[in-house]
Amino acid sequence: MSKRPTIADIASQAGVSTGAVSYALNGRPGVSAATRDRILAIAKEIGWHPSVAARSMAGSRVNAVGLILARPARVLGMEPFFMQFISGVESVLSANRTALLLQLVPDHDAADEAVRFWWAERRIDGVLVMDLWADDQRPALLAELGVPAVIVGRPRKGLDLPAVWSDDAAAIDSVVDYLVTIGHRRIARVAGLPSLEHTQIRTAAFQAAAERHKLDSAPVVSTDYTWEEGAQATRRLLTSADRPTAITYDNDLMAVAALSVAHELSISVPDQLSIVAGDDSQLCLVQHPSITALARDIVDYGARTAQAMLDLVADGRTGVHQTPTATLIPRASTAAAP
Amino acid sequence: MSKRPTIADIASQAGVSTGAVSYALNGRPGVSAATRDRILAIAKEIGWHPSVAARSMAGSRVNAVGLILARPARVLGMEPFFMQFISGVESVLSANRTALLLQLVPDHDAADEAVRFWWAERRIDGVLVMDLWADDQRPALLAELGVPAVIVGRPRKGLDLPAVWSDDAAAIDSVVDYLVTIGHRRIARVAGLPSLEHTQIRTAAFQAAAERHKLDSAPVVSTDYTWEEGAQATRRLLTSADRPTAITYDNDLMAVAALSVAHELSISVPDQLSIVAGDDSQLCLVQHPSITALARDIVDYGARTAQAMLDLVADGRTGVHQTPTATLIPRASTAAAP
DNA sequence: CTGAAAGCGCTTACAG
DNA sequence: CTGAAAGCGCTTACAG
Repeated sequence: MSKRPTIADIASQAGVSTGAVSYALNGRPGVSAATRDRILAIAKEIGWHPSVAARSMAGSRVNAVGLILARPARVLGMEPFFMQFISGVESVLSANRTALLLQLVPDHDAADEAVRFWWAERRIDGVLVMDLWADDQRPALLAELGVPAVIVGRPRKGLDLPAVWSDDAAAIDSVVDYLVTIGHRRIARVAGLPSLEHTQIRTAAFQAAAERHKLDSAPVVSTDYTWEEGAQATRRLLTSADRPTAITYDNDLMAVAALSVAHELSISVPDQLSIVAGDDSQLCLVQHPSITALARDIVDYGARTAQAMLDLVADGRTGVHQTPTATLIPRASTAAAP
Repeated sequence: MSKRPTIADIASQAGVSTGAVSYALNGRPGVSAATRDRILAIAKEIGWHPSVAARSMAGSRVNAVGLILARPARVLGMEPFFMQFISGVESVLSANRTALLLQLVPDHDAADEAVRFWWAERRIDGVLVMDLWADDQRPALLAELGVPAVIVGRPRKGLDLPAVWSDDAAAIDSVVDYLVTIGHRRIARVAGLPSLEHTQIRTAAFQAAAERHKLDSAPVVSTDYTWEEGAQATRRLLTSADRPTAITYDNDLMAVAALSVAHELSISVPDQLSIVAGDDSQLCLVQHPSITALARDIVDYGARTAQAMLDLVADGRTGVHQTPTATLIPRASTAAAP
């Protein structure tokens, strides 16, 4: 509870003005090298840390970045993606002494309101925007408010926001190509939330690939990512007239649920049905059969996103960063078509 | 990008001093009801939001709470617990216009350093401390620094920190009682990280229950919560001379891995082996057989923790809050002993 | 290269 | 019940 050291303390010890201390501490011109070294030594010795509040008030950055997630808790909890992504974000932010403000909100309106508040209260230097949906208002809102933002997803036309993305369409192509190569002609897709932009990108890619390969059937069913809807979609597909011989899923929990449904219907995996998960996690490995999945380095994805954010707020650098495309890891849940 | 309104703007519009505005806005005595209403109306009309930085500098709270998680990303990602807990925390914090700072760190030293920085920079009003380990230095460090903190776990002796906890020992008792009731005499426990306090509490409870029921065997194996170690522990137990007829796990991922191992060893679940998961999530439902698990309302647990934090920083209220004990949900993975 | 001073937007004793 | 003023800890033109 002892009083925190301030630049005034450093200034008096060093026998200079607080202005000089500020220049020295921030590595700006205006002090001699000798003075700078002396100031830095004193700052370190007395354990000085900048007050974010004071810096913020003086108009400088607050060294904090916001991340708002608009998904229900039970879905977030079951998607290892988010924690891994956050972990990657954190690794870069904390190395740069920048805090992460996290907010989980129930819907889009709450997400917008959260950004407005954070910005109005000057809590953040910028926000990371993920899970974009079609006609998402957020990029426009952020531009209007003047909030620096990094888009996690496909770059927006007309807005000069930096974006970090991964080629989902190419990943989907690789899955369809693989299944076709081992003889499948009836392939289904169990998609995530249809309102999300990346769901739409994947569905479009899936349909284009089906067209290209002239598949016999290529139905798409939408879900909310929960195992219930994944299981229900699978049940519907497997009891339909034109039963698919392979199904791809937009996450791994639904692929696991599919294993259960196949078991329940006495359909053998992979002999009679091949299953592919759209995300890879330990879950896919623990099943029997283990599940073929699209894998990518999500921690790295988060780290790149955080770096793009820092580049943006530190020196206004924008740009589009493409991260490696997910690669297919074949496991025991896929085999030649029956 | 237009200039944000300040209390000076409100003051000039209302024809009063900024001091009066401050009193009115904070609901403190010093202004007449009429003036207060006028001020509040103007504030609302011009879209005023307090500057957290200014409030912080003036010595008031910053309306932010920190949460530091010291587990590897791949473990965090596979534990639905954390996101659900965070979601509960968030629901209470955001209703009180309080931000959550989240930091994921690799180890205990990094966790300590993170608290020091946050506090030194005046970024937070307090921290939530979870995953306490035996001889955890954090409560002492926090007391020394004077950081308000809420312990998620067993209350600490000698330190007057509020704690929110759940009776893990009673939950373990209920599991052992249940298994004994259906005839099991050789019950094993696959525990999480042995350094964590709640692991130790559970192990002690397990051993006491084994003693009480005079079990034939009650081995305990420690793991790091990953499916690899869970599978390895299971393999070791199932190939030992005194093979258990029931195994309880400290999370659900390991219980799922156990299903795989049993399958690999041609041991039928639940006929020859009963399996109980220490956490409940959708994962337990999606398996076949579905997994018997200890369930509790984790979102509520997070919410209560956040409330305890607000009570502490708002009016210094401390105290111990016990949350409901986890209850056993019997499913298809447990049956009478062979 | 350095010093003195204003200003960021609040809160809070202290007078009136 | 209200006003005037100091202070929180920085940054940044502006003089010297």
